[in-house]
Amino acid sequence: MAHTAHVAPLAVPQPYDFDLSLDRFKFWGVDRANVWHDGGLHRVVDGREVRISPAREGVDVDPLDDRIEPVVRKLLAVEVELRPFHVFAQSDPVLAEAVRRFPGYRPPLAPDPFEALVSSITAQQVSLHSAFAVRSRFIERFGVPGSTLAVAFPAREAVAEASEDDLTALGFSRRKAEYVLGIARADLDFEELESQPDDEVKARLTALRGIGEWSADWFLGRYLGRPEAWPAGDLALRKAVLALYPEVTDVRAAGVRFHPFQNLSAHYLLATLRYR
DNA sequence: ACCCAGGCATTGG
DNA sequence: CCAATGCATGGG
Repeated sequence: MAHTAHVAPLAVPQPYDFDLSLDRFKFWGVDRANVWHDGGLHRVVDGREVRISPAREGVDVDPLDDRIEPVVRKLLAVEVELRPFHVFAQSDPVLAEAVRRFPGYRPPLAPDPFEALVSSITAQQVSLHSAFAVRSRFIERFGVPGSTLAVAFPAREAVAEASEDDLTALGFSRRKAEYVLGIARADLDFEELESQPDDEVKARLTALRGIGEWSADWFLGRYLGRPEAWPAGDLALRKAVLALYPEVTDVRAAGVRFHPFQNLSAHYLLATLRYR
């Protein structure tokens, strides 16, 4: 029974708004590694293309086995506890309104650390529309296609063999091509970051060329799911905080008011701005 | 044609 | 420590 692979339900704590939670994969364009199609999300997991679609008490996953399940649980952030955050949010009028509007919003996580870092690099300085376009070309060039729509995000090893020219041909700047190759070839075990405190993870990541504080903060928030990640340098988050809290002048310092839920607060504030 | 967009490293004060 | 600069693409 352990490895049967066909469509099966996966429970997600309710309420869960599937469309809203995964809006990140369709809002700014097509992400070839996380393809939104016909009301569901397609992604290659463990070499197989998986379709995740909304169901009664969570999602249906097709196929589902115990290699796929932990990845999908991570992707959907099933383990993240929203209830304590929603209680906390009642003490802040802006957050209270956000959780009222978006009660089933469970921001997804990146299942793969290399994907998280490369995605950040593609998004540095440029619009997310532009970032999605470049990233999708990168995925198509170096990834492994699934059975129909999705392509497995490129493995570090495959990218390590590439040249700078291979990457600039996809729209990476010369500098970003350098960054991506450097990270693909870096002597850094992402697995062991799991056990390090936030500050140590940031120190190790920012030691890599191309990973600054912004990228490291999003790695903490969107890959490791650290509750206190606060990407204060993020342009959209800065706009959201300054618009929603008129008395705030220092966005970084304002993070303390959201302690210990900075990460979820950031996502809910961004959603508020996105659907303003 | 021009400007901006969910940064970063480098250079020069 | 802080200011100025170049970067490649996509959308307005």
